[in-house]
Amino acid sequence: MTQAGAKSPISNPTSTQAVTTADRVFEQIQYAIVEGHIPPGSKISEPELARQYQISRSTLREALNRLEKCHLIHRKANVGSRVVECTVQGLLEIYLVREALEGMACRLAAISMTDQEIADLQAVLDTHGNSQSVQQGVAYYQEEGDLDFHYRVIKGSHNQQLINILCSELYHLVRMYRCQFGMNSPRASRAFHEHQAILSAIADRDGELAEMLMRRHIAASRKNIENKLQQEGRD
Amino acid sequence: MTQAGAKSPISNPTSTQAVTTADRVFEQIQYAIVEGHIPPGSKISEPELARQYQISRSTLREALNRLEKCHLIHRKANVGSRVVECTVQGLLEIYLVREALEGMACRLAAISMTDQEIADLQAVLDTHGNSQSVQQGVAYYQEEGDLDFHYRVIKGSHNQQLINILCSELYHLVRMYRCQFGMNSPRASRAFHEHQAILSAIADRDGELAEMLMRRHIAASRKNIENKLQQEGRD
DNA sequence: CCCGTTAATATTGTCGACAATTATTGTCGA
DNA sequence: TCGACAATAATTGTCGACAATATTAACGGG
Repeated sequence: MTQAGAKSPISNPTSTQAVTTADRVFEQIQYAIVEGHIPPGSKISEPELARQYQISRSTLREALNRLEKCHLIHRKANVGSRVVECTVQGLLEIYLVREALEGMACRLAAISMTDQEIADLQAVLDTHGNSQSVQQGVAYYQEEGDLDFHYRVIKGSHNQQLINILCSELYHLVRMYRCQFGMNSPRASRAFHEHQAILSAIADRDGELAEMLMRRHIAASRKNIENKLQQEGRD
Repeated sequence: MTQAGAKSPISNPTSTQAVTTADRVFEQIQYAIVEGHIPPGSKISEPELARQYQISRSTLREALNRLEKCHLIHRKANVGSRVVECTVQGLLEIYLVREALEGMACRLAAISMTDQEIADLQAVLDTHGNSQSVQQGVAYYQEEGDLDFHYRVIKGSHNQQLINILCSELYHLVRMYRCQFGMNSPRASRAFHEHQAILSAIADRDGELAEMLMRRHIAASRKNIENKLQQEGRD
């Protein structure tokens, strides 16, 4: 289930009910950064943002702390906050971290996922496969489907540290890069088949194979991006 | 220079000079949690701690935010903060994360470390080897040496995301577990030889081997702890 | 005697103001 | 004209107080 909710087609996905106003503002700014409305590398003016969101600076700073936990901004003492830059190198660094962590998550998922979880994930994959062959707007759905697949495998590891790092601390940074570099799922169908192979390995309870396949899957994405961006750099 | 200062011989290696008072208090509380002076699972009273450290609640909350970034406390909205629990499962989870991340770091280190960095690390290993054969108090030095070795390899990856996650966000949690479970380097000499083998692979620029050796090295520690703690549980 | 409801208490979230530090601008001299 | 220094302005860090929420205690009914 995507979190976007019914409120607005595009606007911020205030899904996880934000109980406090700092939470709400955090989600709004997070969305603005990910979508690029606050451009990468730009300085964050606390008074200005506080006025913009009609909150106190204390509350804003609480929100900034959470943005920092997501690696979306950097803070320096007595200097201020800046939105992170989106560099090619930074993107590749994240993919390497994902390769390591999601590979491990996949290995653990092969051990820890329940039969029910596996069946549910297979159903999700089937749905994506059908909608992919039917729909034209493959890119968006595939993107969502990709995130959904990875998300479920990570959760399937039942390792709280892994889940926290990947789903809470790195997730939005990955989304930011996807938005900034306009990655519209260049290798949709191949990725789909790779997902299927990974899930099969998990269903076979073959942790080693599952890890290897997930690592190759992510490494392939990385290399694909690497080539694409280097090629663009040559233009 | 550590601000905790002469109080304790082992004092915290948080040498980055804290420029703001929130930083200073953060380091002090962090040290207190790691050493167990604030016991795991205990609730954190903001007014009490603020009075204890003679600072305002706002400043304390800033410090708490950084403690949360280190995964040393958990916060719940409108409820408060608690020091994390130290469970066997939690410890094993961290080791699995380390296995994945430090394995990748090691692979990258084999590519990115400069000859000078490798030579320096070799010198460190030699020092540890000598002091180990000379000294009786092997445990402490080996522990420090272990942390130092891993720290340098991680830095050698030259991957900022990896470095940040391992050296800033997980480092103190690892230290906390070591203190809480009293892990006094049970396999010192074996670990030393494993370190040497890892460094050799790095020096040979063999990333694949280096990753595999590092993963085995950490997995061996994990299994060692696993056995030990299960054995204790049987007493 | 136990349990649900309600009042009292304590804790957390939010606010605006002041202090300390940094960035900017204007001025002077070479 | 350029660079260094000083005064100004702006921004960040810190503080204490108030509002909103959760926890605890008291109370009454069953």
